[in-house]
Amino acid sequence: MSEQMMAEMLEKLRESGVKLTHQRMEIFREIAGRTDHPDAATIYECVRKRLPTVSLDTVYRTLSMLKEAGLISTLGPNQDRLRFDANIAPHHHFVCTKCGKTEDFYCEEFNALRVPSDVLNMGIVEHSHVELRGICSECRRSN
Amino acid sequence: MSEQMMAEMLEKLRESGVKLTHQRMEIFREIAGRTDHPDAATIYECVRKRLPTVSLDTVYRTLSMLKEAGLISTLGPNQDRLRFDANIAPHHHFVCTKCGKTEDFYCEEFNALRVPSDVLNMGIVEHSHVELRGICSECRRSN
DNA sequence: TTCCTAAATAAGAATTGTTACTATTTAGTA
DNA sequence: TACTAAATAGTAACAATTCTTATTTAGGAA
Ligand SMILES: [Mn+2]
Ligand SMILES: [Mn+2]
Ligand SMILES: [Zn+2]
Ligand SMILES: [Zn+2]
Repeated sequence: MSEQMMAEMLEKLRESGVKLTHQRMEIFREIAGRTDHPDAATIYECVRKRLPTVSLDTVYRTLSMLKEAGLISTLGPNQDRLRFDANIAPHHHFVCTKCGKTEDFYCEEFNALRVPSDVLNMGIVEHSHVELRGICSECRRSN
Repeated sequence: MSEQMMAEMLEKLRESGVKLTHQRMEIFREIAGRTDHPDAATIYECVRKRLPTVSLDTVYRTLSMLKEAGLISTLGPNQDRLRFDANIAPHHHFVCTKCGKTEDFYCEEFNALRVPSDVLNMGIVEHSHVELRGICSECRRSN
């Protein structure tokens, strides 16, 4: 984790007018220092080593606040509940970030994207899936 | 939902040696007949209209079994718990379908993919995110 | 067809991930 | 140093999913 990330965090949090508690510093320091996309429980266990009385609730609240402030993001479309797809043909998704609507689309080009060389070292790529995120027509109208 | 999908389902389930219960038929019929990526509770409510005593547990078990058999899939990486990402630079992910490991990679080309015309009618695309799925080096070694 | 048995089910309890409540503490300010 | 709104710790509540167990049923055998 770079000093620059920490500085940017302090800056953004000051902007949004929230208090700079040491719980928040340590939680951000933890997640900013790793590249493995951890879950809340993992962050909690690690931060607890330095801040033994921190509560799991604070970890959740802080992560949610950091996301709101645009300092971190979450994997997947939304977090809500597991959603199923009976379309087993190769296809891709347009996802509305407002309402969560997920529509299928087909694109030969996206089915076989050129795999960047960095990724070749990570493992064997079997499928590529593109998620185009934006605002659906319906949400845009009702705005 | 086409008769062909139903036939393929019956075929695959026979292959995997499970019983062809009418709960399973109705649950598959329901999900195969829609394109909106529903969650388990939605499937449950709809199937219940035709099969009033079906249990939510059966819906979960059946969806999980159908996924195992390769007849359906789920959205997102593995929605067991929410995972966080402190990397706010535009980037993409290599995801191991075996262990769930998710690694960042960068690719200018993927940041601005040509949006297919079908998608233009769905809404305004703001970001594109590519998920390359496969087996990570570590999982491949330990196999 | 009838019978048998392992597999599947319904109902409800348990578990797990996440959020809410509330008394106490603290950051930021004066 | 003292004040106050915001944040926290601890715990309870909640919601999604999975487990337990008694009962039912699909598929095969007689
Ligand atoms: Mn789909
Ligand atoms: Mn990432
Ligand atoms: Zn929308
Ligand atoms: Zn792996």
